Amino acid sequence: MKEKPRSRKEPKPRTNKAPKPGKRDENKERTKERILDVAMKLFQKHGLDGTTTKQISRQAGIAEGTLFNYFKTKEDLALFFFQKETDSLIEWFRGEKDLQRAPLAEKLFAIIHRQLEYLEPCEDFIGAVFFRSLQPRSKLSPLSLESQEFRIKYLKFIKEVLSEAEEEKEIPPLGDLGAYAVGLFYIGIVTHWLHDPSNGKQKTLAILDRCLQMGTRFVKKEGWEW
Amino acid sequence: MKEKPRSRKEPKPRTNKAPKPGKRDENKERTKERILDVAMKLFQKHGLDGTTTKQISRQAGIAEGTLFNYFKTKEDLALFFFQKETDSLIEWFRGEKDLQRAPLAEKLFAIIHRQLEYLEPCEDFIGAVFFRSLQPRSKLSPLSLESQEFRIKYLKFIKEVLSEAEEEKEIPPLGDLGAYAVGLFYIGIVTHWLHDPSNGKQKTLAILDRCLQMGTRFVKKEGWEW
DNA sequence: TTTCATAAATGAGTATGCTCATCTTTTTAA
DNA sequence: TTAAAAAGATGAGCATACTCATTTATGAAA
Repeated sequence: MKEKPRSRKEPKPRTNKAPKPGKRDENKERTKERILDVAMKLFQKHGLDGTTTKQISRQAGIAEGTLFNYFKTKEDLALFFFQKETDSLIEWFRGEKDLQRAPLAEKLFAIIHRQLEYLEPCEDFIGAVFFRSLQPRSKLSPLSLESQEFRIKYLKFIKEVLSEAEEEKEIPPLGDLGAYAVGLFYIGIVTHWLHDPSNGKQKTLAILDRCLQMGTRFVKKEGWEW
Repeated sequence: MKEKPRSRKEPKPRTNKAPKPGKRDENKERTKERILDVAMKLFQKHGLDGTTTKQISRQAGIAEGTLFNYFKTKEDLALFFFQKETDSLIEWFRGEKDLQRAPLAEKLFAIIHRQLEYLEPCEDFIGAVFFRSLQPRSKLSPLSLESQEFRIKYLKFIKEVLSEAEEEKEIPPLGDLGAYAVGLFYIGIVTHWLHDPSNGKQKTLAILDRCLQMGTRFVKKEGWEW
């Protein structure tokens, strides 16, 4: 039908869109979403160790090897939920103009609170991977760079938030240690949250609030130079 | 064809070796020590993931399966170093009569300091397992009971130390949460310690001291009832 | 269209942690 | 001393996370 006797080469016929979305990328996107859906369901039901990559790939309708084209390891797959959350968290925070003007403790409360809400559906399997993602690797542990990047991204974000407070003289300069401390504190809070039987996890929220108030007040008064 | 290989007992004349009740236990003891020696060396050299159970058993001169008669999992094997330390820690503390009379912050400092010293040779592989041992299991994670017991033993010990301080009205009653908080704080300190490049890890020790002072002072003043 | 390069999917293969039925050694009972 | 029982050691075998050489699908060029 459409004979295109272009003996020469120079025309760009496909001029619909600059970077054609393409069936390929579309499929990839769909496949990735399917994997994540299936994985989330299986992890919730059987836990991380109780779910095999074979199960995931079968239910997602792909070959076993394909799974590893999308996620380097099973752990990375589980961590991807948090990867995604970190991205959306940062975006969300940047949009909350009111929050930007609030005191530091309030900012951190909002940030951590939002994260806890996000983690709720993962509550049952999070413990198995989440902590590892925010903890130091030992020199010899060949853990994926992915989780390292995730960790660094989150800590950088926290550091930014703290830096703003530092610039406005709300707190004295803390350096990297500040973000580090918040990260550790976050781990503690999640730990408490996982165990918290109180309605709506109110108790964890109360502790969160109290600790942040106390922490910022203390740092303001005494600084970090010991 | 599967024949009954040999009836019950091949005449295995009692080699007059004194059947001293203990040969078996003696061997077991030696084997266990050998496994631990070899494992420690290999873990230090190649890390936890870089060391296979096959390597360990070969170098320890036992069959691969035998290893699992001694340690339920490779992780348990790595954790055993801390298991041992917890026992000796408790014993040591009970012997330090002077310490018993010191303020709470000093007790905790001594305890944690001693643990850090013990951990030093494990520094390179500790990160890979240690944290998991003190963290909450998710409901579905079928982790060995061993590490649970280890965790509980340590937390019970800490709770005892706190209870003494409570009884003497040094601090208000904290309940289980107190030990829990100390456990988390310990994780934070070990994290910092692993990263600390300062000579002799002085910086970590300084932070440890400062945080304990501040923490106990705060608890004394404000209690834990929010 | 046909051709071809490249991206993606595939599944047999590999390494390894761990299990278990069986064999061996030690202890106990007579 | 001997037989039976109990405890321990063994290694073939299993399950599973992950690899990789090969096949298939896609999109661009001609």
